[in-house]
Amino acid sequence: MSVYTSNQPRAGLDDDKIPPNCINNITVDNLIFAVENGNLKVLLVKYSEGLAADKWGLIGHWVQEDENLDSAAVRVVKTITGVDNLYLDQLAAFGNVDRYPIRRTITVVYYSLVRMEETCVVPKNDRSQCQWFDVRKLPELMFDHRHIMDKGLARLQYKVRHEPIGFNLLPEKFTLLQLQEIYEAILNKKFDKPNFRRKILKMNFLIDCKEKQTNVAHRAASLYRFDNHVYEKLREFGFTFEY
Amino acid sequence: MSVYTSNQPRAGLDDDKIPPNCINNITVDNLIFAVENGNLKVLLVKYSEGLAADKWGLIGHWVQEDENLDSAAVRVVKTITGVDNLYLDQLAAFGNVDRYPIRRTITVVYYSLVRMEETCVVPKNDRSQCQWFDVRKLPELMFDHRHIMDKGLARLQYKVRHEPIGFNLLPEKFTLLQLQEIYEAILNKKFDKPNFRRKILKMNFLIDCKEKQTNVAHRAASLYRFDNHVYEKLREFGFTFEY
DNA sequence: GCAAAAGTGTTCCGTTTACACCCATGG
DNA sequence: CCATGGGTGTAAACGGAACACTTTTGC
Repeated sequence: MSVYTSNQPRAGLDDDKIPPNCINNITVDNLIFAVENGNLKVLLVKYSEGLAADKWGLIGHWVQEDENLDSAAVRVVKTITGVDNLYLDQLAAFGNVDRYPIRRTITVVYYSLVRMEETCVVPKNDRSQCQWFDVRKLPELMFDHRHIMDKGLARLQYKVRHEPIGFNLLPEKFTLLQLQEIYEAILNKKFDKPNFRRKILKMNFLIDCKEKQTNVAHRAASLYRFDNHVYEKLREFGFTFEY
Repeated sequence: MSVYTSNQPRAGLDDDKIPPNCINNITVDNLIFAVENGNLKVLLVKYSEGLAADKWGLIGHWVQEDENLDSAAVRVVKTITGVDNLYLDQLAAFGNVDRYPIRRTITVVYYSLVRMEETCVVPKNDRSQCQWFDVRKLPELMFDHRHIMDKGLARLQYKVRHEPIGFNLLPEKFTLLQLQEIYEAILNKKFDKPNFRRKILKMNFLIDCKEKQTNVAHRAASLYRFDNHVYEKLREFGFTFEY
């Protein structure tokens, strides 16, 4: 009997649970990040049976014979969160001989950024559950997932300082303070508001929507959106973005 | 008949050439960099038979059942160059469905820095040869190796600006101008000598050997060596090195 | 008016850049 | 004495950090 269903990537983690169309020694795992109330969160899964029962871990699955690694990562994230159009980047491959107890398994790890309000995490069932965790208050993780998490956090902190990826965590239109809170959540430090404004605006990645917030108990802030055109232009020629 | 011998990683590239103790769908490939006369070089291999006959490619091999990914990369580099104590870091995994013609193969790519004068590249034989190429004048590469090379160069350029890794390409004792030439070779741009000196020295990664060059037709330069102790200290607490 | 956040202005200070200039050595 | 690279000094420009201050909105 297999506990695998289309809704539960790597549901049981045991050797006989690998779906027949999958490569039996390659998985993808995902660090799925979101920000909620100024805190950086990561989505973890726990299985009630199998190898790592009752430990939390990254959301992953076996790679199918006919899909690219990136596609596998997108598939897994979409299956669990419902999010389709997401920011996704490869972290690294992890493949130490003893990282996975049953058999030699290499995992290619991706990290992705999702807007929490767009996610629709698949509900708990009797075999697995998913839950958002504050990245500074993580439970014990299965296998080498703690090591992977540390590498992933470091990479995310690097990325956000060198490419304008923060907007992937926000609604399409956002205020500068919201963006600042994203940076503060990821980098785990505070910034000076006036200086943050100037620095971000000088980079020219933001377009003023010419709209204001409404129904706020203070002066309404301008709404901005990310200028993908300018970003692609700069990508093409290589650029230096540094927060 | 297999053309594999211990001296020739992935000698033939054909399906029946995979050694029995290796995982048949995972390889490591290596971007082996060195600097010669102020030019950044990369070591490539060409096979006279098999799938990619007469095209140049990265130096790789199948991963053995009983070795970590890192160990496999070290093994391959040592086999080809004789270099043991090298700088080695993972670039990424590449695993598109169609990247390798015969069968689905995922490659985990590493990049390493070697001092060219310490290398002893295995000699040409009738089935393969290795050669150093200037990274700005590369031949056509097999499979997806051009794509991998571009990613690897970008990573190396990032790395050298954020961690003091340049000394891995130099003898133990070196002059500041030699170090500057490493930076110029990797980043493909010129720096102002006085400013480079000050910037590097201020970072405190270098120890003055209190020795001078000899037999040079100009004022003898001071020799420096890399201070691994200071580097590890800073690693521990997280640091910002930026060239 | 008050609280809260938006948004502007300004000062200070360290860093970067550009370049002038002197020093040591071999031929 | 000249060519070559080693090495120091410095002035101007730039950019980040800190913080005072004004503006707008809902209650």
